[in-house]
Amino acid sequence: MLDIKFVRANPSVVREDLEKRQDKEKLSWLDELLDADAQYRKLTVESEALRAGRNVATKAINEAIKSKKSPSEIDGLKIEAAQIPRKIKQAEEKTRDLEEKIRFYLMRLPNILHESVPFGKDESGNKVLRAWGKVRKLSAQMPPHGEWLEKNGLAEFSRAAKISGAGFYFLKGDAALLELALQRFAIDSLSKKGFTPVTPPFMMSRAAYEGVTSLDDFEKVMYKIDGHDAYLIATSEHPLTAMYKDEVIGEENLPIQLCGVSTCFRREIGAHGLDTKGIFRVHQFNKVEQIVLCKPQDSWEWHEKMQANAEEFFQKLDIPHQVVSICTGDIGIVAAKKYDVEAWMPREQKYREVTSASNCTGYQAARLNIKYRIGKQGSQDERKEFVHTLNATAIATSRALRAVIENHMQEDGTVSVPKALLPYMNGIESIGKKTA
RNA sequence: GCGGGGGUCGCAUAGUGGCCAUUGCGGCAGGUUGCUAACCUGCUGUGCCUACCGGCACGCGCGAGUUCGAGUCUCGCCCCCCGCGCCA
Repeated sequence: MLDIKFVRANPSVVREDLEKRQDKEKLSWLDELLDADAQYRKLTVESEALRAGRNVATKAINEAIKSKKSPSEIDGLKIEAAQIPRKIKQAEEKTRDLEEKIRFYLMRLPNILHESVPFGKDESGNKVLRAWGKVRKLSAQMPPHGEWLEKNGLAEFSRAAKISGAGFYFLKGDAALLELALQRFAIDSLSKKGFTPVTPPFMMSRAAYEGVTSLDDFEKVMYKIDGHDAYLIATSEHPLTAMYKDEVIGEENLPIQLCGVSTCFRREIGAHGLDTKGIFRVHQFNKVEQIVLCKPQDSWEWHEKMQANAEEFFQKLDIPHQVVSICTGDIGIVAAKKYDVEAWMPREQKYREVTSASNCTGYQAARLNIKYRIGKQGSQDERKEFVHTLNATAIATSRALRAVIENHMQEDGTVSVPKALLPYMNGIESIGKKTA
């Protein structure tokens, strides 16, 4: 969410941003928010005055008791004082309503976009920035990746459906190894760049989850555990960012660079088109994620670095890809700027999203109340400000695996293992059976 | 899951209905002293009002209740520690 202090001080910045997004409903919210905030502060002053009055009355009673005033005099004071709590309660109810209203708007107003975010009303407005590698043409004999996996005994889809429903899969043999190799490759590369590998809890409480995602996601994306205040994580970004909730981080401890490794669970897996069978759109996959918490002045540089890391992985896997900057209409409410890497999928003759890198600036930090300390602790110039949070996919195994299979399929029907993964493959250089 | 103990301002501690949340350590600022240091004083949770000096409110794991008044009493919940049970 936006920092209410920021909204108060810069209403025109927020307004211009909403205009850029062409979001009329939220534009009207802004005025209501500012209005509610002004009322809230006015009422707070009033109810604090009431409390101050109560404290005075209470003190008078105490002194009367101590100085042994007559019981009737004390009772008189008590009867008088007894009027005050009711008034306080009334004022509190009103301020609570306003607080809820303010929170409602703040939780739904989007982050302020970076000026470089391209304008557009949906994903068709995303801007291609660059492309890498030579794309391959569709050869007549290339099977859909799901079929290929199944034929080669490397995956099971119907048995997965039998026990778990649609959108699940068993990976077997060399495919299972390849999946783990992709993860180890990403983890090792990131470790060398200063990211600490972390395996997080796969479930989070509602309160913590509200800090990192938009409210719509609770209805659409996340699995709720029945009977418990727990949601299965949709990405390790969520626990790894939320883990610093309500903390003040010393300036000297920034940046925090984490490499999240987890399974990800998603209810909505989108429209199915070509090659429905397979591992591209699934309810569960594994992902290695880059997370950074840093000072605001450093976040744009980090955003580029993390994006460069993502591109580097796909270069090392020798998978042609393009980079797009997500436009105003497609970016969602949390990120200030977002890049996707889209890998070439030969079967579809299309680029498809495989990674996503977002600078969330102070938006998650404000919700989670994650600050950092500027100036020495206890000194006069000590200040606290919200950190900036960033997340970027390194490897999402399901999608990367499909990209590897399709881009490295040989004439003989086998898939050659990219060189970068060989150290993790027990000497296996190609997977799948040769077609006769 | 059951039983017992606990959660107080960065850390450590005191506080069983009114004493404006105690003390120590650490940190910051200033001062004093012949100085790789000691000592003294002040400051060291959050929000709001104010041009400023400053003031007020909130804050003792979270929430509700009793009361004129709650760190302190009552109820619900969360987390940590010890023991038992169960278990990969």
